[in-house]
Amino acid sequence: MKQKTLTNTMDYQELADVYEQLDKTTKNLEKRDIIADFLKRTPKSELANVILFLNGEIFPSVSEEVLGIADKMVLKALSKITGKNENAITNVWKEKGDLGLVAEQVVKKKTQTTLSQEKLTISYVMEILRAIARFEGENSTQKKTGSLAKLLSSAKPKEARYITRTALGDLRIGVGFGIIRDAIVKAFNVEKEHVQHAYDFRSDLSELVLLAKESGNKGLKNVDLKVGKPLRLMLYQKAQGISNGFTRVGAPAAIEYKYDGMRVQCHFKKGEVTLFTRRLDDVTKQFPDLVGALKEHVSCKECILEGEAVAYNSKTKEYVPFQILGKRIKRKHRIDEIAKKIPVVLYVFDMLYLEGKNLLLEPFKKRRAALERIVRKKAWQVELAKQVITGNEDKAQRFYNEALEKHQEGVMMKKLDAQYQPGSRVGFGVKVKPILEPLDLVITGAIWGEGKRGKWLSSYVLSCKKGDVLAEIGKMATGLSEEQFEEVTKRLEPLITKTSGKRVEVQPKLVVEVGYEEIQKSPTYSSGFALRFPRLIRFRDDKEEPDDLERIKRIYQDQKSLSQKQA
DNA sequence: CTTGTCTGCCCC
DNA sequence: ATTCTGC
DNA sequence: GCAGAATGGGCAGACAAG
Repeated sequence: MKQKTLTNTMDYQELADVYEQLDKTTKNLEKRDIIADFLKRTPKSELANVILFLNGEIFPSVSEEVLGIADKMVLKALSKITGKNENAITNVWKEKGDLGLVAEQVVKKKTQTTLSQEKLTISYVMEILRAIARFEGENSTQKKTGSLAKLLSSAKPKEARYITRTALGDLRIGVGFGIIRDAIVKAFNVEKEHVQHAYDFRSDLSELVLLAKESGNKGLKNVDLKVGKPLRLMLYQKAQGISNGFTRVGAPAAIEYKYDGMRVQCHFKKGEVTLFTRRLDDVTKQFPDLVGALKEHVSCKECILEGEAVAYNSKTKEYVPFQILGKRIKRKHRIDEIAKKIPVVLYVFDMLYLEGKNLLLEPFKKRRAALERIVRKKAWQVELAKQVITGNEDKAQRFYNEALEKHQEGVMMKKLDAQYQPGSRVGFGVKVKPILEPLDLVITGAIWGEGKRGKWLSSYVLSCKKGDVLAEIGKMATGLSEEQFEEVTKRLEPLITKTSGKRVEVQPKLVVEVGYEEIQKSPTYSSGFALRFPRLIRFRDDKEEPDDLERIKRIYQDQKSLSQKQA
């Protein structure tokens, strides 16, 4: 008689079996039941590890630690196990479309020759992966790949599949927070809204699951918004034009500029300011100028507000492209220097908490009013997002055009009486952006896909004409249906002229119409330009030649001076 | 020392 | 970020 | 309508390679 629930350890094999069951079904309710069942029989001591693993994590997302392993390091590790070079492994990868499956095969072949197998426990696998994350300095790559190789060698084939996918941060089992939440609800007999509520304010699954098990609804309800701890951001959907926007959020609505910068959640407490990104990373150190400006121009003891940080040129007082702001986001050295060189202005647009009062359930217009009360506007430092309130389509359209003329991305349209809904894309607000004139480009290369696109060439290298030759301008991998991926793969395969790893070069025959948000200067592509957010609009089988670089240069210049738009 | 490669629940 | 897909 | 998967450009940092 086994006493699994009485022991404090659990075999990784059990988790691997669960992963496989989840992999096999596409039905969300079945996935929920599989996970709920597993959580119920997981001992308390393993629960935190199990819930992280189910979410494909090694560390809670609130942690600053990262694993530091991706496909190239996994290739190195698999190369160590097999003694084959990385090119040979890459060829298998290309066929299978999943490094987890490659690892599984590698281990399967190996176990035929080695007999003794010690069982891996969940906590042991977690311990090793975390140790791998902590290697640093000289030879750390060797140490990381060595440890990973050793771990995979001691795993069974199926375990190797999922350890590898976990290391790559891509479980591909169709499980995200939504299903895990519903499984917690079922396993520990708690209310869905309470689990969601606790997650919105902490985003730490391992803390959450223990709370659900130990303290139930009461414990979950007690988790509250706390200044200094980031909460999940409200997300916005896309609308197709102003008129569609009104039907989605109602009229009248608040309409605001959509600035091209970085979203920032700002916490004030006892004179201290903390800044968080959209993914809830702490970027306070990176923006000392913003911290200073906020301390000076926001008058409150405690509050949480939200805004968009936009970079500008201090001499010309013109906004600069997002790329330039990007230089500041991950900066760790010489921060003051870059802060002077690339100043930012914060356009604040929401207030979530003020002087002990949670404002999330207040209607948006009241939150905006609170913001207007406590933020003292200071030009080019802290300003309120430009806003009009109207139900008039012409007026809204004029405001939208004005935003575009000032080189912003478009507008946000917000429901006046909507609450702040953390973490979900409910339709309380929508974004409206213009459709730019598309480009006709020719496919000159492609890359074999991963996962559900494993059988197809699923990313396409695009080129334009540059005089008599072709010049690359980027890649495109979205906008196609599965049927279209199949078709393009069939059409490109006979055109392949060269293969290297997962990449192929093809004769330039297939012309496609490509949509995008912006043309950027590129340090990567031979044309000197790249597209921001490229996607397929349609095939241009009527055309044999792509657009010329001159046209792209012209659009780039137009973008800088007058923003071109089509309704 | 310089240059190239890889990584990131990165930012968009 | 965008887009497609299954529920 | 939602959640999940698969993919885009480009940035700094960390380390490897030369």
